[in-house]
Amino acid sequence: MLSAACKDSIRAMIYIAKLQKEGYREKFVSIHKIAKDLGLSFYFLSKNFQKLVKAGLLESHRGPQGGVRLLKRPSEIRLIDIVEVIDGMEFFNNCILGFEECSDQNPCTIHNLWAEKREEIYSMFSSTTLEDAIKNIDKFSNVKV
Amino acid sequence: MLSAACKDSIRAMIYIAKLQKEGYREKFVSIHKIAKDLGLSFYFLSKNFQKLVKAGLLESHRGPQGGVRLLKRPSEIRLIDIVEVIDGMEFFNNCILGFEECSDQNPCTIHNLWAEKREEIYSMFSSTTLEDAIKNIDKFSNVKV
DNA sequence: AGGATTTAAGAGTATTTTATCCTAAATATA
DNA sequence: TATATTTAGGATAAAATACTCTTAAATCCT
Ligand code: FES
Ligand code: FES
Repeated sequence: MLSAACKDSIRAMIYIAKLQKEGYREKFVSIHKIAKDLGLSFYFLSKNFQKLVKAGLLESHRGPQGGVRLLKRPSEIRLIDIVEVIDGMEFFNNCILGFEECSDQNPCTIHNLWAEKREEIYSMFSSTTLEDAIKNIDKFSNVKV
Repeated sequence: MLSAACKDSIRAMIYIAKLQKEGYREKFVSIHKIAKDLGLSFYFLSKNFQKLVKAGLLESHRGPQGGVRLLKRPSEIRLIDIVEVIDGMEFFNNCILGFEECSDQNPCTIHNLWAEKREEIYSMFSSTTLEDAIKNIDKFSNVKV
């Protein structure tokens, strides 16, 4: 469902938010460090981050002490924002059976069932923020980041 | 979420079920006809069907008047059965953030949220049969197959 | 100013998925 | 039995995705 690029990006964003307690306008975190700490490819991650920077979710800074930092508070960045930038909204707009159009007016044989579930997934991603994810780290003792 | 191969296969299975009103042990339907009627690639579809035949969801027959037909009643073939054969169960077993393990004992930061939604998607696919899909064709006037 | 650090950008490579093609095998029917 | 029809399976090609590398630009620090 999520591309590898999107999975990496979400993990990284959560990690940045976790480092920046209050969440933004703090020290820049180097992409190299993030990739190393999370076991991700530096090359792949820095490439994907370029989109998040362009989209205004991250601010980047070059040179020593450079890196990236959030442009909003963790409570203001939703998972769906990241998904939209990296993967786009195709998943939430397209027919699950591959038809060109997907709407109540032009449904496929399982549209009525799928559209409902899909809406719930959308709700989940749009109601969950980086702050919510961080809270789970404390809430559950054994969460992996 | 579903691969192109899986989307094609589900549509095709629903179409076969629709042709075979009572559902199985009827005339074979040629793959060529199915592909033509649904606007799918004959080559791609026949390749994917090989898996469904091996898995026992379809029976195939070569030669004139040959083709494929269902091995069970449409009410006995669930969408999840097709998904499992074509795409596998990775979607329902793997962590949405890409971690190796996914379980309540070893959760990622959004496992608690995602596992619930994923379970509902699984329920949808495992409680919907080819017969249910066909019924929607009659139930809603404008359904595309 | 000069060197070190760090992201940006784009080109390049690898892998996976999707799609096509070709030949063989099975089989109905004329 | 000969022929046309139809799937099986292996091989190949094309496209999409994932990943890497190289060079450039910005910026800090001495
Ligand atoms: S038309 Fe198929 S899911 Fe909406
Ligand atoms: S561990 Fe990530 S979804 Fe289960």
